[in-house]
This record gives sequence, structure tokens and C-alpha cells, in this order.
Amino acid sequence: MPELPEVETIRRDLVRLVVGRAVVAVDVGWPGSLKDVGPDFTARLIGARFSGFARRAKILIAELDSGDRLLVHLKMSGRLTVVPAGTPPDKHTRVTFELDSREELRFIDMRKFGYIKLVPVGAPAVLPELDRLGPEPLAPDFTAADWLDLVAAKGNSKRNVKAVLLDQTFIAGLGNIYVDEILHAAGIHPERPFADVSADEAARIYPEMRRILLDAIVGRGTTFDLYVDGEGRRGEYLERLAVYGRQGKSCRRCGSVIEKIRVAGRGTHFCPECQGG
DNA sequence: AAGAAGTCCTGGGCGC
DNA sequence: TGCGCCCAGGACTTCT
Repeated sequence: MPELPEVETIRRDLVRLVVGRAVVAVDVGWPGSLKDVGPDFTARLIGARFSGFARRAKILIAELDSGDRLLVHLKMSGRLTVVPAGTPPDKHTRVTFELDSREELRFIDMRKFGYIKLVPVGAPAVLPELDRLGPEPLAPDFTAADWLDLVAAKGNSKRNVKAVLLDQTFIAGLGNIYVDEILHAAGIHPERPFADVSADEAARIYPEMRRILLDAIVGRGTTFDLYVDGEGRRGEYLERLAVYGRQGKSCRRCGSVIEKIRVAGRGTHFCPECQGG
């Protein structure tokens, strides 16, 4: 389940492996992966050269020298990997971009939740997928004061704190794994109503959020299930997780048994001692 | 209108 | 052994 650190890891891999490469062919094995794409999808990509890869929240933005862009959302099970041409096909390969380097950029997505959307050159500058997103937690100009302003603006929400942190329009890029990790590090129970979170507690979230996301990027992401980086390697942050997937095990900080409950429709892991019962 | 619930999808794990 | 059931979850749509 790629979240901000996993998508950022893939982005960096693709900058290294794919920028400068031209598309020589496109094979669409499952058209359902393509979103708002016309019949000219394949034709307008062939001959175009990848010029850069950006990221906004969990969305990867491939930039082509034609001015076209591809928005890629991996959702639950999506993968983007670069393999030598002729590598035996993965069962769940949905779209393959053959490159002029005798390599292939493959979009693999077992659960078919992910998508690739073509944004043609000259399209309106405001894109609905990106426009509604909240701030990037790791942006250099996103300060602790900005975070507290954000919290204050949402301060009367009756939703629990986990649901708010998962809300991409509030803060962008967090998903189920890292929200559990951040709330544990900040010592806040995931079911607490957001409106009841004190200013001190809210202030604790900011540094923990930044530290955990940065550490996870350094570790090349978390492979819990299907995630791999641009070269097909697993992320190393799994072994550093404090609570996610550790139900029944002892808390690394206090030794209490980690619990798993359901919050905001998501499996939610927390320490009853560190996070206040 | 905020917030909750339903929806999409597949494979793995479980109980019987 | 094999079948059916439930679970995983991001974010959009539908409901209350």
C-alpha cells in the first residue's frame, strides 16, 4: 500500500532509471487502468521522451518532452518497475511502456484500483486530482506554525483523529501505515475526537510526522504486502514499524501488548499504554 | 453539509 | 481437499 514514502522512493528510482528514455511502444493489457484516456493514448506517447518525474501526495507525475503528463496513482497494489526487455511478464501487468534502452517500464496492479491518466499538453493548469489536496507534510515551507494553523482551522471536527489524518484534503500523502505510526509516536489514541486533541498534542504530531516520513524514505519505504521500489526491491522500513502489523507483540517503548481495532473503516494498531487507553 | 457507509478488486488465509 | 467466507485498503460516490 504505497503511501508518500513509497511513492517518493519510486519517483527517485524513475528519475535515475527512466529520465531521458523514449517510448518505443505501449502495450495496454487492461484498459481499465487507463482513466480519461482517448483512443490516441498509445500514439501520442510513442516517440515521446520522459523528461522528469514529480510527486504530489501519493500521485506520481511523469513528464514527457512532448508536454504531455501521466498521472499515476498506485492505490493499494500498484507497482511501477523497470525491467530488461523480455523479462517474463508478471501476471498482473496492466500497462507496459517499452523504452529505447531495451527496457520496459511496467505498471503492475493486482487489485486494479490504480490508474494512469493522460494530461495532454495545454490542458487546464488546475487538475481535479491535485487541486483538492492538502499541504505536503515534507515541503520545506510547511512549518510547524502552518501545521498548527491547519489544525486550528479543522479544530471543531467531530471525526476521530485517525480519519482526519487519512483525509487527503487535510494533509496529503499519509495512509494507514504511517498514520498509525505517527499517532503512536505522538502518544495519541486513534479514536480520540479531533476536536478534543489538545494544542500540545497537535504540536507533537508535526515533528513525528516529518521524522517518520523522512526515515521511511531513507529506508526506501515499507513492504508489508506487495510494494516494491522502481527496481523491484522491497522496502526496509517494515522492521522499524512500531505498531502497524504488530498486534499481539510488545510495544518497543513500554512493553505493553499492541492492540488492533477498527477505526474509520481501517485496521488500526496502537499501544494502549503509550496512547492513553 | 459534515460525516459515515458503500464501492471497486483480487488473492490469501481461515473454518468446516 | 475444496468450497465459501472474510479480510486487506485509497479515495471516489452515495447515503443519512
